Amino acid sequence: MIRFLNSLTRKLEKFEPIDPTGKQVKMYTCGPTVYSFAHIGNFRTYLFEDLLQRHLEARSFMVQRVMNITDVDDKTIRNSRIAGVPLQEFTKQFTEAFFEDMRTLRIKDAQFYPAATEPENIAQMIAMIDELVKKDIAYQAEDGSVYFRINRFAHYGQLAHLDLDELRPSGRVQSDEYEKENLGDFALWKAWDAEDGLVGWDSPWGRGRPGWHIECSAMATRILGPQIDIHCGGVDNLFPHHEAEIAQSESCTGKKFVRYWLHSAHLLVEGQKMSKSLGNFYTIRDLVARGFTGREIRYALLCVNYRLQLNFTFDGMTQARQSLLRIDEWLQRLRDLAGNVAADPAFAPAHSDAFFAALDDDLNISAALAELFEQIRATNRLMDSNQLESGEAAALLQWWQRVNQVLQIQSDEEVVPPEVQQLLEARAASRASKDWQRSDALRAKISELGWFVKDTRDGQKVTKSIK
RNA sequence: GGCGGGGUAGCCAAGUGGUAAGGCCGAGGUCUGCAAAACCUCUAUUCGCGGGUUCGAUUCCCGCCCCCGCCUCCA
Repeated sequence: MIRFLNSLTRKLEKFEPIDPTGKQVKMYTCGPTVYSFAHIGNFRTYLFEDLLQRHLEARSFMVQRVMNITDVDDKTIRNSRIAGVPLQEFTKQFTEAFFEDMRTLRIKDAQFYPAATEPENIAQMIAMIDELVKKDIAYQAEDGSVYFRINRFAHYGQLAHLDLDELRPSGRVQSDEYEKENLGDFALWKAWDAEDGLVGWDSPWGRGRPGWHIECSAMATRILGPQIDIHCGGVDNLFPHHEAEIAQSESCTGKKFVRYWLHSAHLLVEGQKMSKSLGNFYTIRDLVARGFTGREIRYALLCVNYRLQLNFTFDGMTQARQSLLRIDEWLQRLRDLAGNVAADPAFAPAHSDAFFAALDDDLNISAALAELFEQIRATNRLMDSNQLESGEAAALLQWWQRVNQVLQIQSDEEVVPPEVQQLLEARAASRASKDWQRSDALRAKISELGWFVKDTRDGQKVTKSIK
């Protein structure tokens, strides 16, 4: 039984999709606003969503996932103006960078990546706003923008558990938005102004652009229909973004929009909030430039439960690297032992389902990884005393395939270059004649080429050096 | 002021009314000509503080302290 902590009810709930066959899962994940490179905090959320999708698939669900690309909003417009580049051209580069980073982190592609500015999406947004205006839930204010009347949606505030009457205006509320009937009313359609330049679409309310919240409601309902199973995002989206999505979508369709809301916590960097001014703001590229691989970043960002604040540190990156090496070594031992022998079907590895069972419990990744490492230690012990059969090793490798399908942390295949191979052969020969000096010299040469040799019972083993 | 998350070994971090998973670091050992980023073993009489309930609490209740987040467009 899979259970998730639903932000809406704040309870741990059994997961059951809407689909009558119980197999199809409709999942909507809030994607990036492509105004610059996404940072590790963004990717922490995308990694959590990836783990979620992969685990559901490991449990035989068919996941249909949508991730939107917000390619028009205040920030994209502002930054494209600063760059002196047309909006589309400006957002294109960051959209591409985003997909590159997603691949670096081995995040599985969604089936749909709708962008807000695509004509069919703009059309859907206009249609929804029109519907809301006709129902008198939305209104056009004096500034020309169209706003959602939050008073017309009885459940507004239910997701964030906010009592709107007790809202204390924070510094971020612009009190000069007198055009709105109610301070909490949010924009569905923003009337064009000079700052928008060439950006704008014609609508029944004049030229303008969509508000951020309506983008997600429109794209989610257009692609997945009026009701979806899981909707995720970072906690910061909980209010007002997701609250607004519920209000808009349910006001239009009359149906419950989302069954399970899952929100990931933010991350800190070295104990502090990540910010450019503190100099602790990192993109995936920054970390790659420092010599970390995608899977190391993936592991470091994934190994803490998504609902807990994660403190990203370089010590943590080292811990991730070391933990992965342990797994690599174990796999290599298993492969050496298994050879080409078929997996023993009668062999059921201990902890074989425990890994997945741990993830069933609201993606308890810590407990799941503990099961993996227990497995590693147990089988290493057996291999130390030659008590693991080849067929059993092969069965463990099969188990690992299932585990790795969820974790995606296996090291990339390393192809030993011919020149390194030659040096290894020469070294093997010098070792056979106990010419240790020559052996050590060759080891140094191989090291210069970026490879690390170690001598085991079964001869030399070579791996790519860590940077 | 309101709502929420968290305080478990040097670091990261699970967990349960019955006596503390796992990872990193560290120590010892094994293997090795040496080396190794390898393997094994060990490493919290104790779970922020003070009360209470209980045969027994880290786990339940009450009070307190500290850290963090959100409260109208930041994953």
